[in-house]
Amino acid sequence: MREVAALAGVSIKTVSRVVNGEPNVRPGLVDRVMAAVERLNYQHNFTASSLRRSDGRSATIGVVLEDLANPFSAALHRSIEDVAVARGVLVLAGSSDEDEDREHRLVSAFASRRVDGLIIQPSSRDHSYLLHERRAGTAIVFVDRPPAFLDADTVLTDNAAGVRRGIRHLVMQGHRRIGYLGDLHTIVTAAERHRGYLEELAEQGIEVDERLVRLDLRGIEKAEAATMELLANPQPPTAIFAGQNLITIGTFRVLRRLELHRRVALIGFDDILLADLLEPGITVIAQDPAGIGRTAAEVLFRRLDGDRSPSEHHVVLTRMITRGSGEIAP
Amino acid sequence: MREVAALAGVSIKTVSRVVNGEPNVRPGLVDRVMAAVERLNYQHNFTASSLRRSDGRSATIGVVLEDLANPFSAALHRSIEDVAVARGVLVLAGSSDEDEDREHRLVSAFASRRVDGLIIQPSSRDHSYLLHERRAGTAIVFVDRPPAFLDADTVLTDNAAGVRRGIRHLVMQGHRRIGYLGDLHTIVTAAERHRGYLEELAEQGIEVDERLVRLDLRGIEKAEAATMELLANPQPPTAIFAGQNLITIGTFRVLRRLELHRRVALIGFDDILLADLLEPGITVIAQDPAGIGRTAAEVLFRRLDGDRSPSEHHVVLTRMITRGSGEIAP
DNA sequence: ATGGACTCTGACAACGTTGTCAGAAGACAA
DNA sequence: TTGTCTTCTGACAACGTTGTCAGAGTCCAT
Repeated sequence: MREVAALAGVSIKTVSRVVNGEPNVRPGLVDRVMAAVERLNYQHNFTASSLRRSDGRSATIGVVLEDLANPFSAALHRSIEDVAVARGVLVLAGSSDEDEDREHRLVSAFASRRVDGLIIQPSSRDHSYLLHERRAGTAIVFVDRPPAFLDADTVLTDNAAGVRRGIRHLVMQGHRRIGYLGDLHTIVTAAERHRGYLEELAEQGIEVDERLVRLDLRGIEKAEAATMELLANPQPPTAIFAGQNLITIGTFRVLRRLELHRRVALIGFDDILLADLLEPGITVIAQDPAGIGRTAAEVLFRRLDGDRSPSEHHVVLTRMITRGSGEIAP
Repeated sequence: MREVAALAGVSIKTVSRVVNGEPNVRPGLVDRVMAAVERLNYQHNFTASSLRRSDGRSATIGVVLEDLANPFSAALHRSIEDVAVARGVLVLAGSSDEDEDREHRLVSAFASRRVDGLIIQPSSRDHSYLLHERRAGTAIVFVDRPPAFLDADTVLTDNAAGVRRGIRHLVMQGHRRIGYLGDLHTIVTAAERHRGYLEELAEQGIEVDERLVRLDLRGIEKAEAATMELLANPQPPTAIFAGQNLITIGTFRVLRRLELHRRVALIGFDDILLADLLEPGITVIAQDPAGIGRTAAEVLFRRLDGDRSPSEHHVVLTRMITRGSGEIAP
């Protein structure tokens, strides 16, 4: 900037004015400065600028997701990015891998780079550590799962309602023996989905058969094994609700291997790419990750724009997509 | 930091020393400073620090990918992240959407935040604009596609060789009429894949029938239409090579709709989640996005560590995964 | 010519940190 | 005691930028 000023024959303050498009600079000077900027390939240093500026904004936000490589996180990330770039804001992102420590380390690294806001898909069990960041002026929005011991904006999927919709669908086809396969019960969303299963069965007057329920399944293989167990039952289920992506895949694999994929109904939570090309197509309760991301980013930026109203709690609806597997009669 | 110094009864320089773990501070003082840091919830300001430090490193890199939401980009991103966090470096990422302008804007936004390095999956046709960044000391690595008018490190897939492997596989089953569906020819990788198709046919002594080739297909629908055209031919192909992800999906959809999915062979470039659950499973030439990302990040950090040797050009191999659709005889 | 209003410009300090360097304090030998 | 060496500490300037404010210049009406 000093060099640009020297070349243009003005003070660095005037260069600053031109670079920031401030008014009250004689047109002739603007041109001279621009030319000097061009000649010297001057690149404005945004970090030094934000250090000095009164608002102190870094025009950067931090995003902590479970795993940037999984489709749900990736879609969330992308929709956040879209809202952010439209405002000239960049996105720092990291994967927590469902690990409290990694989440803490990421947040801390973001904080020391003075991000303006954080969007977090939480893994940890206590978010009071974020109080300091918030007191420092960082806006915080939680997605997919609620925070614990901290009042903050949230954007969640209505997990229980989604599952209930699916179970009701199965009951309407005449199913009474409906199995349930769930993810780690420590994950709030998994617990919520299981709750939806129990509530809807109760509502429909169907007693829960614990032999048809398996929880804490992590990954495709665990899901396959659990499916085998369910089917080995003397009175096997006529329908299965898979409480998560990979579980749906594991279940479908086993059903196909046993040639039961046209006899046992299956509904999965969360959509799967290509689910429509399978035979039968897999009926799912689809979440809307892009909608969650967009909403979260919009709330975040509203906070950054000065909105101080009480915490907002948004619920993004699920959608049932019928493709065949959920429409198999008992 | 000033407050911490006051509370601990030392100068801010000593606080700086403690925070940075520099030697030659009396243990008693270290404890006092630490206690003050704790009490005041002091958060080290990394940007101010990097502004002043002699190396000027921001411990941040920028990544430009085609679309963070697509599985290939997402896997790349994640593996870059893994290498980066291991070194305490954060990742800024953005989607170019195959648009030159967006690529430029992202790079410029990264540059003004003084990232240490850039990993770019290029969309534009001329990368000489990056010379300035490089002269400023930014390390640059290109992934998936080579840069134009700029000498830089690259990590690419051997697209032509991958396609040739697939075509050879089809020929070995006895196919002679092999169709080809390709993506936008302006994308270097798409052109390379098409070249592989032509070269292998030539090598096998098979003449190219232009009626069996469709290029510039973008998206599932275009691919479906093109597949229909190929099959409507008086002498339709007995096998089809799909030059990209979405094209494979579109082709498979049409084959199934026409009940030809067990009669016409299909090989796709790039793996597809769940391809093994389809009937038949889809044979693919799989890329290794995680390998590309890891390699690119490693090269980048080697440059940041001072490696000034000539540009490296890495080729990450493809792998053929046979699942049934590519093993259908004519 | 004078005064007032307005426009434009630059000197200076400051943002939060670290590099440099001088010098205080302590340890030890003569 | 003195001198020398080592260890530790802080004052100060600087990184690249912008906020503040004083003042120079211009225009117009009196």
